[in-house]
Amino acid sequence: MKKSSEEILKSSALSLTAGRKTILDIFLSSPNALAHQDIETICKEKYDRVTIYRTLQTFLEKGIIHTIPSSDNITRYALCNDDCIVTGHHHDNHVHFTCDTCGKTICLDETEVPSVHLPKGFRAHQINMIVSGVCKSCA
Amino acid sequence: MKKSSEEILKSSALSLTAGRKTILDIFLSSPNALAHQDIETICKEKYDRVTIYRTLQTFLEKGIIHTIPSSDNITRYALCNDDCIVTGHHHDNHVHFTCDTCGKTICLDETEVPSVHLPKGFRAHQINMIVSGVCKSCA
DNA sequence: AACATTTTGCAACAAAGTTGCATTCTTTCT
DNA sequence: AGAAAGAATGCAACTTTGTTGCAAAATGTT
Ligand SMILES: [Mn+2]
Ligand SMILES: [Mn+2]
Ligand SMILES: [Zn+2]
Ligand SMILES: [Zn+2]
Repeated sequence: MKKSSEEILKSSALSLTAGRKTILDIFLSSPNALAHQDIETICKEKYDRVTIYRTLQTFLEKGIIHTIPSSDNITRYALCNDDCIVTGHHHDNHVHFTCDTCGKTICLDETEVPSVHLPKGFRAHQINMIVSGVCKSCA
Repeated sequence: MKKSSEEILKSSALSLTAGRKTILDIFLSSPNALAHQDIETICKEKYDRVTIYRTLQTFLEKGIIHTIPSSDNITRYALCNDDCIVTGHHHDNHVHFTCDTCGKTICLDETEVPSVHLPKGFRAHQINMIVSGVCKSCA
């Protein structure tokens, strides 16, 4: 069963404010990752740009959302799984997909990042894999 | 044998200007990937910010450099291999590494990106893998 | 309800990136 | 070598993105 925004905020020890709830609900109902700009477009009438920046930052720190690396200089965010930050740092271990056709970026929650053998001397701490191509909807 | 900046510019059908040569030489002599800001710091006295932006854009289009995805909103660039753009689009198929200690990002040219099995309906066109951890020099 | 603590909005600012245009530099052609 | 055409550069102005300080408002706790 999916947690509600109130439940998530409460379990992260965050005070329940209208802005946080709104932004979190946007994530909960979005099938794809969102950039700051996307959120601003949806609720710039109701909340200040600065509040959105700060809310995203807070969610990141609490392990509610994670960032997705990209080549285009746009940070995109998506919800973490429940147990994401239990150990103190993020461990979203799934592949991300960016569709060249519709432009959307999504978490492939079921697709684990494959391991890789690094040259001698390198120690991996986190591995990100971003696949681009054509998504299911655009196929 | 490594190509000189003049040779690279010539084989990309770009006119040989002092700015392009300087910036390309910076890449040729750098062991790690460079952000716009890094280049600006090195040669802001000699070349305008705008020129640096345009030069990087040109190099990208010609397949001389490629971008490296990141989570921090900073586009980093590194030299492509010789045969990178022969087919019309980039195919840098190597892993990238970002060191949490020294902050440098490098191409692991010898380390191929492992393949991954995507959910039904998704078609991969390009795969990026970015590993973070501790690099050889910082181990 | 009153208090202490957080969060928010606003304003001002800083940094990053883009665009148009006049000038300068490259390359080509004679 | 010199002229002409085309391309690259610098500058100014602007837009977009992100940050900071502070006063006002909202929240949670007693
Ligand atoms: Mn994800
Ligand atoms: Mn590379
Ligand atoms: Zn798509
Ligand atoms: Zn290092």
